[in-house]
Amino acid sequence: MNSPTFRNWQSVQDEVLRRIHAREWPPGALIPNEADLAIEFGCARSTVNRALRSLAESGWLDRKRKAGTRVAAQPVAKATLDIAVIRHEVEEHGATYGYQLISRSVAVPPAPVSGTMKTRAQDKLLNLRALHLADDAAYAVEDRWINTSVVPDAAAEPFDVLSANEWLMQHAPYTHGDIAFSAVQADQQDSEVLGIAPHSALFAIDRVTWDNAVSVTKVRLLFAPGYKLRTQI
Amino acid sequence: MNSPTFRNWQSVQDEVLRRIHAREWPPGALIPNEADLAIEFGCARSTVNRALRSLAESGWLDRKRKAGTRVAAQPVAKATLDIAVIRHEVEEHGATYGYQLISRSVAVPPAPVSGTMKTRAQDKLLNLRALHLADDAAYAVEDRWINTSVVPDAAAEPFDVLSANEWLMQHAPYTHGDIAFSAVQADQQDSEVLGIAPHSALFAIDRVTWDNAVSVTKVRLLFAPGYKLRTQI
DNA sequence: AATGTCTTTATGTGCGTACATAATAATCTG
DNA sequence: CAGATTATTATGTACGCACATAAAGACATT
Repeated sequence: MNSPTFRNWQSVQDEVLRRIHAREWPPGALIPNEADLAIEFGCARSTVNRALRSLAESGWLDRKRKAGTRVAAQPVAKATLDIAVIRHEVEEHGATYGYQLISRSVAVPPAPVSGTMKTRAQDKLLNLRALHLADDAAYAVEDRWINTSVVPDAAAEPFDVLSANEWLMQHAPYTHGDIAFSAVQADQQDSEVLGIAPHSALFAIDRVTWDNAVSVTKVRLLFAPGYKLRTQI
Repeated sequence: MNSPTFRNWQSVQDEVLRRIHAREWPPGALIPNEADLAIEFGCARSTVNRALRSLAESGWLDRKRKAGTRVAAQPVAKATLDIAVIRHEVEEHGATYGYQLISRSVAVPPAPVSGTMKTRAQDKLLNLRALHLADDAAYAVEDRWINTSVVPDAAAEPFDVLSANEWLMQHAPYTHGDIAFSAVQADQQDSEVLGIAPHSALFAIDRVTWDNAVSVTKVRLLFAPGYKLRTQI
């Protein structure tokens, strides 16, 4: 019985994963170091490194210099969510996407909004309310605030056919964002817009995007009942 | 003005990100190839490759062989969620974790459960209902089904002090899992257990874990109102 | 014009070496 | 013996080269 050689990092990764799943290397166990594994697998250390680094990124391994590599005891499931443009999400389900602007105004936002966006309390922002449709059925209602001092061009945009979602992607640079998911009860207005029973449970996504230290936009999306956000570990 | 040299992949990554954010390379634009960037940055192509690969993984760039690398037009936000053990989640908020087993039985699961778990309709599974507490307040209610034919040891476990969550981590190998997030209305039983108003909107996490082709466990977690799942882009 | 083949090109990856770095273990020092 | 100092060690990364591979584009063929 001769051990096969593992010529690429993917096969090394597969073999390491197999050993973890088979409990040859149980949770918490220290695994051999890169150099030894390279000899065993018949490949270069850099190839082993690539495989182990990838496994560490997806949460299966914990690595520390000098201390070595061990199998994660509590594999903190790192689920990667793809927060796509809503239109793409709808079209991927094979449905026809529709968009309706409900209201557009320039106003001083409520305190919680200016608070999270870190704008001055008296600053006016552009507020949009819109409805996203899938096959003419309400899919999600959007409530958005745009910081026009950061994105001055937005003030001239009607947003009546192109959703702010997509316009901002193209025109507003951002460096990072915060996302929060929660469940909320539909209020009177939301249930009317979505055409659902009052007090229904709605899935909410709150997102704030930033250009370095200044906020670009804040959006709350409320999805019609039945919506599920899926992912894999 | 001489251009500085970028000696490590992180600084190359930072510089590329800077150009993307500054719109020197606008969304959709084709950026120079690795070899040219390596010359410009004064480093090896492999260093540029490492930086660009990393940016592609986090969604800022789209790469295709021969076609080249371009700035993602719709940066599909890849949010990485850390689905931790609930106890850790609670303790990280500085609260004291508590656990209560509500019920434990062996029963034939309802059809939707055996359906998603791909077990035979007549197969009995181990069912657990439990409550997770933070500082003596209800935090989440758990409804779990365990495939005892895959994890026979579970049949002998009382699960009265140690949550199935943590026991399974240590004893049940798994290869992958599916997760879904949604919003649901609390039913009579849930609202009693959580001590909340009936029909409240609850954040739900449904998770099925698999050992290759067979399901290990399916769990639904309903979180008390106010729960938010946060992440960053 | 439609189809199939070949060339070109940019990314993807492997290898071996070298050195950097963090963290532990061993040692020295007051 | 406590605390500071110095090895040791495993991971982290840079480099330069080589070749693999996917896919666009050019070209030839029908």
